[in-house]
Amino acid sequence: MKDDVLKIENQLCFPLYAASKEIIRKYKPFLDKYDLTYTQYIVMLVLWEHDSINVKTLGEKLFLDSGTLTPLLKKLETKKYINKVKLEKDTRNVIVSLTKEGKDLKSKCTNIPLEMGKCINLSKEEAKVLYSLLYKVLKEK
Amino acid sequence: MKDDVLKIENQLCFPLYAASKEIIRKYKPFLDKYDLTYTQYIVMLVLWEHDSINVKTLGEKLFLDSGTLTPLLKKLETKKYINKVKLEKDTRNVIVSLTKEGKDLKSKCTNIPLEMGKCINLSKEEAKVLYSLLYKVLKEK
DNA sequence: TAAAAATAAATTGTATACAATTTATCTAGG
DNA sequence: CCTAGATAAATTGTATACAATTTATTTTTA
Repeated sequence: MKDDVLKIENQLCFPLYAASKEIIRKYKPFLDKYDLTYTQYIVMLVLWEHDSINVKTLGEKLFLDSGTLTPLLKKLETKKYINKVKLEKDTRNVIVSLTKEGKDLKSKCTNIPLEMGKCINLSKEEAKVLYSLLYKVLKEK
Repeated sequence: MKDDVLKIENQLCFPLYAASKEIIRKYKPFLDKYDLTYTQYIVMLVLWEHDSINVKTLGEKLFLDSGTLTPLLKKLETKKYINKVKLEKDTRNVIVSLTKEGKDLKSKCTNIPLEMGKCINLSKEEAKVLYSLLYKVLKEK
C-alpha cells in the first residue's frame, strides 16, 4: 500500500526543484542583456539594497557559501559591477560594494520583476500564498 | 515608489530557489547511506516506477538534458545501480534499466519521504497547497 | 601575554546544470 | 534508392553549489 510513497509525483521536493530551475531559466533572456547569470543577479539585488556588505553576510542572505561566492564575486569584479576591499579593522572581512556601473544597472533592471511576473502562470493571490509557504519552509532552520 | 520591486524579499523566485536548495541539502544524510546525490536519487525514483526508459523520456520527466544525464548515468552505472543498452530498433536511443542492486535499493529508500516530511515545517494541508501551486508553475509550459 | 580557539575567505574536489555543438543514426521525399 | 532533414546522445564550455580543508587574522583564555 505504501508502495507509492516513492513515486516522483508524490514528492514535494521535486516540483520545488524543477520549478526553481524552470523559472531561473526564464530569467536568462532578461539577464543576458546585462551579462548576468541568475546567481549574479541576486547578488546585485542585495547590493542594490545595501550598497556595501561583507561576504559572510551576503552569503547568509542568499544561502550561499564562500565556495560559491568567491569565484562569482571575481566575475562581477571583472564585469566592473563591484569592488572588493578588505575591512581595515578586521582584514578577515572582505567588503563588497557597487561601482558606478553597478549602481547604474539598477534602474535598467526595474522592469525584470514585472516581465518575470508575466511569465509565471499564477494569480497575485496564488503568488502570495506560494511566497509565504516557501518562506515558512525557509524559516524553520 | 516602485523602487522596492528589486528588493530581494519581494522576489518570488528567490525563496523558490533557496527553499529548493535547502530541502535538497536535507536529503544528503539519508542519501549518503546509499552513495546517491539528490539528482541521482530522482533518476532512481523514475526507474523504480518504469524499470526501463530511454534517456530522452527520462530527461523530459526530470527537466534535465543529456548534458546533465549522460555523466550522471555513467556514475549510476559505475555504482552498479543501472545498465545502459542501445535500442536495437533505433540505436540512437539509449535504454536505461535497473540492475538487481538498483531494484533492491527501492525498499531501503521507502523511509526517506517520511523522514524528509518530518524535516519540512509544513502541515499536510500546507504541503498540498504548495505542491499544487508548484505544479501550476510547471504546467504552464 | 602567548597559545588556543574562533572566525572569514579562499581553495580544493566533486557533482550538477544547461546552452551550443557534434556525432551517429534514422526517416522521408524526390 | 539516396540524400536532406530530423532526432537522440554525447561532448564541450561555462557557471554554479557545497562539503571539507587551508590560510590569514582576530579574539579568548589560561
